[in-house]
Formats: sequence, C-alpha cells, structure tokens
Amino acid sequence: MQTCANLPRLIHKPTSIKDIARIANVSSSTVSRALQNSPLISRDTAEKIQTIAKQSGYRVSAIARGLVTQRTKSIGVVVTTIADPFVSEVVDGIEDACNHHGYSVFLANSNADPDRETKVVHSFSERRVEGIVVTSSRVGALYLPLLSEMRIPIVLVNNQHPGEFVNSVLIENVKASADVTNHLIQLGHKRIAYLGDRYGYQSDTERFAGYRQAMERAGLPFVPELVVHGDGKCEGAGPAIDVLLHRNTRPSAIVCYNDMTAFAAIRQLHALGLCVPEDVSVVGFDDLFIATYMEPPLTTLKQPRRLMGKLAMESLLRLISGESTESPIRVPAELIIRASTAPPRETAA
Amino acid sequence: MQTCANLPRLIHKPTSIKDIARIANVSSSTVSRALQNSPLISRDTAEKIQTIAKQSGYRVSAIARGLVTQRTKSIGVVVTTIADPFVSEVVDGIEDACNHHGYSVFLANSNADPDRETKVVHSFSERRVEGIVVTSSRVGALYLPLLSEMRIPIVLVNNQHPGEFVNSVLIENVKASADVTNHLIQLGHKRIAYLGDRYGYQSDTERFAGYRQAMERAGLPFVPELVVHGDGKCEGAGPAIDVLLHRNTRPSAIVCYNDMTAFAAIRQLHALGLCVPEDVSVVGFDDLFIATYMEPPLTTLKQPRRLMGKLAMESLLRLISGESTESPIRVPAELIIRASTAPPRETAA
DNA sequence: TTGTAGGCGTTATCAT
DNA sequence: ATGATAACGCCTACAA
Repeated sequence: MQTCANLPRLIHKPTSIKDIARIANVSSSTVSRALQNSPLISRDTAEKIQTIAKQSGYRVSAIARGLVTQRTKSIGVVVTTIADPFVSEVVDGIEDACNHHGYSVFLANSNADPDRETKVVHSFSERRVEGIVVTSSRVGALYLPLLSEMRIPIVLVNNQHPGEFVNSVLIENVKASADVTNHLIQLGHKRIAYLGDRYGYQSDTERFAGYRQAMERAGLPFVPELVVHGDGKCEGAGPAIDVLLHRNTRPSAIVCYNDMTAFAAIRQLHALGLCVPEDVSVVGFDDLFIATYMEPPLTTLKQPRRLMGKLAMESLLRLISGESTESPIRVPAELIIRASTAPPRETAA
Repeated sequence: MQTCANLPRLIHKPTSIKDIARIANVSSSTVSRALQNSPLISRDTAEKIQTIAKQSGYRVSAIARGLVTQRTKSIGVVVTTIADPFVSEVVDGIEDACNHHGYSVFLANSNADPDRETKVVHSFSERRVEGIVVTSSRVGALYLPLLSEMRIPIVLVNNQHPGEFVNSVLIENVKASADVTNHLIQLGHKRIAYLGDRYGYQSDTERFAGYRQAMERAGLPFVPELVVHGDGKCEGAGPAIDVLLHRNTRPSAIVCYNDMTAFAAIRQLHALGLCVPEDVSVVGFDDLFIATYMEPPLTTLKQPRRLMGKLAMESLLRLISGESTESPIRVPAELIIRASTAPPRETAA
C-alpha cells in the first residue's frame, strides 16, 4: 500500500522541436526536417539532431502535427459493446490493420443506444478521425445524415447502407444460412425451426432468407410456427425455445441466429429434458472459440472475424484516400460440422 | 455492388470558429466563449452564435483545443489482445468510465510482444494521452523506464509494479485461490493439482500461493508432482493434462489458472475417458460467461471485470489530476459453485 | 543545405 | 460584453 502525491508532474512539459533547435544551434525547421529524414538535410546535422532528440526523449506531438497537416492518422471504431466476443475479434483485425498503416484507433461502445451512438460519432468527428468503422449496429440509418454533414468515410461491418462515403463488409449470410440448413436437410430433417434475432438486423434478415431458400429448394413447406425470435443474446433464447416447443409443430432441428443463441437454446433444451442432437439438432452461426468446448460441440458457421476487420479497415483506407471502392465486400462463412447435429430420431437407423 | 470515386471530399474543410465569426459578425473569441457558454456573453449573441454553429454543423477541433489547453482528454489502453474475453470486459468498464468523464480511449494490442508494446506506448505518448492503462501484461517492467521518461500516469490491471506514476488494480488472487482450493478440500479432496500458466504472470504466482496456503492450512502435503503448467490459453492445457495424468500421483481435483485452461482441461479429460466431476473435479478462475454453458457448468471464481476497468480508470483520473492515490487496489473474487466439482469417488457416498 | 515567416483552429490574456 | 493578439507545436512554402 503506497501513497503518492505527484503534483509536480503537472508542470512538466514535453520537449519540443524548439528545445532541440536551441540545443543543436539550428532553426526549428531544420529539426523538423531532420526528424523526418528529409533529403534536404546534411548527414551530419541530421545525425546530430536525431541524437539530441533521442537523448532528450523527444516525441513529436501528433496533435500539433495533425493540426497543420490536417491528417490525424486516426480512425474511430464504434461497437455495441467490446465485450461481445464477435465484436472484439473484428476489432482485433481492425487494430492490426491500423498498425500496419500507422493509424491509431479510438474505441467507443454505443451499448446499442442510438443517443449514445450519435454522441460517439460526434466525439469522433471532433477528434478529426479520418474515418469510422461501425460493427454490428442496427442503427446504421443514423449515420447517413450524420456523415453527409461530416463527410467522414464510414465502413459498416455486418450492416449495410447506401451512400457515397459508406462501404460495408458483410458475411455471405444467405448462402451460409442456406448451407447449414441444407446440412440439416441432408441429415433427413424436415421440421426445421429458425430461431432469430429480435432487432431488425440485416444479418438476421439475410440468414432467415437463406433458411427459407434452402427449405423451398428442398421442397419443404415453410411453417411460420417454426419461426421464433430471441434477442440475439443468451437471455432471449431460453424463452423463445419455450415458446417454440409449446406450439403444435415440434421441430427436429433448430437453426439459430448465432452461437450465443444456440448455447442458450441447447441449455434450455437440456433443462426441458431433451437431448442434443438425439432429440433436436442445433446449429449456430459464428464459431466462437467456445463452440468447440460445448457439450456437444456445436455445428456452426465460421466467420472470418479478424479478416472482416482487416478488410473493413482496408476498405476505409481506400475511402480515405479517395480511391474508388467496391461495396459491399462479401466474405464467405465456412460450415463447421460438429456434434450438435445428427439425423432425426424417426429417420435414424 | 456500387462504385464511388470521391476525391472531392479531400478538399472539404470543416467549418471553423472563424467561419462562424464571419457569419455572426463577431470576433472569433466571442464565438469561442459563446460555444463554451461563458457567462461573459450576452444571451442574444450566445444564442445567435449557437444557432449558426448548429446550422453549419460546426464541431470543435479537439485537436486544436488540445494544442492550446495542453489537455487531450484522451487515454490509451494497451492490451495483449482485445479478442481475449477477460480483457474485453475490462476495457468495456474502462470505456464506460471514460465516457462519464469526457475522455476518449485509444486502444492498442500488444500481442504480448515487448517491441510492439514499446511502440504502442510511444505512439500513445505522441498522441499526448493523459494516461495509460495496461491490462494483463507480463512486461510491466518495461514501463518503468518508459514512463519516467514520459511522465505519463499508468495504471496496471492484473499486474503490479512499483513507481511514482504507477498504480495497480488487482484481484485478491491469493484469497480467491485459497477459497476455491478450500472448497475442494471441504468436498473431501486430498490430491489436488494446480494447473498454472507458463509465463511469469503475477496473477499466476499469487494463485499458486493461495493454493499452497490452503493446502498447508488443511494439513495436506504439497506434492510437486501435482503442479503443472500450461500457457494460460486453451492450447497449452491439453498437453499439460496429459503430463499430469501420466505421473504417479493422480489428482482427484484440479485447480486451473483460469477458465480457458479449465475448459481445455475438461475437454482433455473427456478425451481420456474421464468424467467431470465424477472422476476429477475441475475449477476455473474468471467466470467467463460461457462457464455457465459448459457441460458441466464450471465452478469458478467470478472476477468483477467491468468494475476492475472502472476502478482502473478512476484511479488513473486521480493520478492525472495529481491527487494522491492508494495502490494497489485489490478487488475480491467471488466463488461460484457449479457442477464441475463434487466429492471424490472414494469419499462419495 | 539552412533559415524565416506564416498558419493550422483553438483558448487565454490583455485591453476596450 | 466584446475584440485584438499571442500563444500551443509543428510543417511548409519561400528566401537565402
């Protein structure tokens, strides 16, 4: 338990280009140039200056530089919550790409609150970020007015919106969802339920479309009773499962909007005395790392999350540099078959 | 698939205080004051100016302001990887606290690479962040020289280091680990193993100490054979379990360094045909949200991660404002008993 | 190769 | 209550 009062620090001021200039007996422009390895500087002075800079622990003020260059080399990332495992991996990819390009990232949670989200974007705007990437927001519509006003390029991950400075990176949801539904169909399932998300997320809509497409192509009837909605998180799935199982048509398999939903669904099924996959097959979407560790290990769709972050950032950089870009960028999801799916009871052996 | 070439944006410049001044026919200082609701301004002009500001979509340049005020209202957060569920929740707490205080957060991954970590801190320094929080780094020692040079307050989460501008927020690891070990002892276990982390993390050391303390106080012998090390992640635990089970003394319970390790351990035990908790009890540390969803649900220690982030940020703010502070801050972990622990076979019934 | 001067968008310190 | 002016730390013509 140590205590420290450290007011003196507040007086401290970092060494500036001028300080170095004084020591080196040159003008501050010379220092500036030397520090940027400008070819207009003699070897000698350049070295001398760099030595002094190092010794004095000099660090350019990115903020002073930003003021004059009008480029902050920073971007903003707004997420619903960074605590979401899907989101955090995407951000990991974004951050990595940022490094490679000398950018820094501002991070902000919106907590899915439109007000908060607006404030965040404003704050980013004040900080003069060169671009913004938004992951998994359902309020993409908010950005259109905001950005036309701010003229900052934006990239949406798992959400889409038309617009001049707006790009998107999306999973091939329809195909992926159809893939996993087909997997169930091939196992012999006929009464396949869809457990979706409550909010009007684009990804939910698309996954639902893929589900319907696969059912239709297989000549299986679409039964509205087999469609139910959670809230995209664990909490909502339990009740949704209850509802589903108390309807007339009982499913032999459930396509879940995402892994979290699937976890909760499986748990609820267990609570109701049902076995997975013996009584009901369950599939997720995401391939969170714990999907492997579940009992049973979850059949799901693997999204290249880090890659999505990387692509989003690269797309943003293109937007920033004024290059023409292609949008949306669609990335494929890979079907990972594990043990939560099996042929239905009546068909199996 | 839409294409857009948007070079014009690059020419665009945000409206400044001067623009507003011109429109309102006042000096820029008046505008500055009006925008800050200075009492030195007449109601009328203030309103007029604010209206114009709103209409023209004016946003203060935080960077210009920062240059003159010498306060950026920003902090840096360095993490090994934001994709780690423990880390991301801590960051969630930090971010939240930042909001409440008008701060923005720069996020950077170090990937546990000292070089990278140094670069990150330098980058933060250039951006003139007012403080830095570092989570779960094992290279805390790096910071001492760096920061004495930069004089930026730092708060370490789950790591500790003495120093003038350094504070720490830590879990009461020793007690928590002793608690969970005691839980096993009370169930009747005697051959309790410890599955630790490979790196020299402080938290690992402390948890190991708690384990030993509990064993000793219960009069149980310390068996070095029962101690094995993974790598703090899933990958390392499997092999470690193999090693452990091929030694002479077979444990009836395993205290794992964290939940991830525990998941992997359970999985490996299953692979070896052993049942949890019938054959071997397993406990984790963290209470990741999926701990509930595991089969069996994991007995573990719940760390108040969000709170830790919040406390870290508040501690940092105090450091920033030069207040004297108390360090380290220790937060308790709560024992959550679930189904992965049971009396050992020979004792049961 | 180096120096001078001006400005980036604010705030702060004087005056008025 | 408002305006003029000078910073803040850096970059970049333009001059020398």
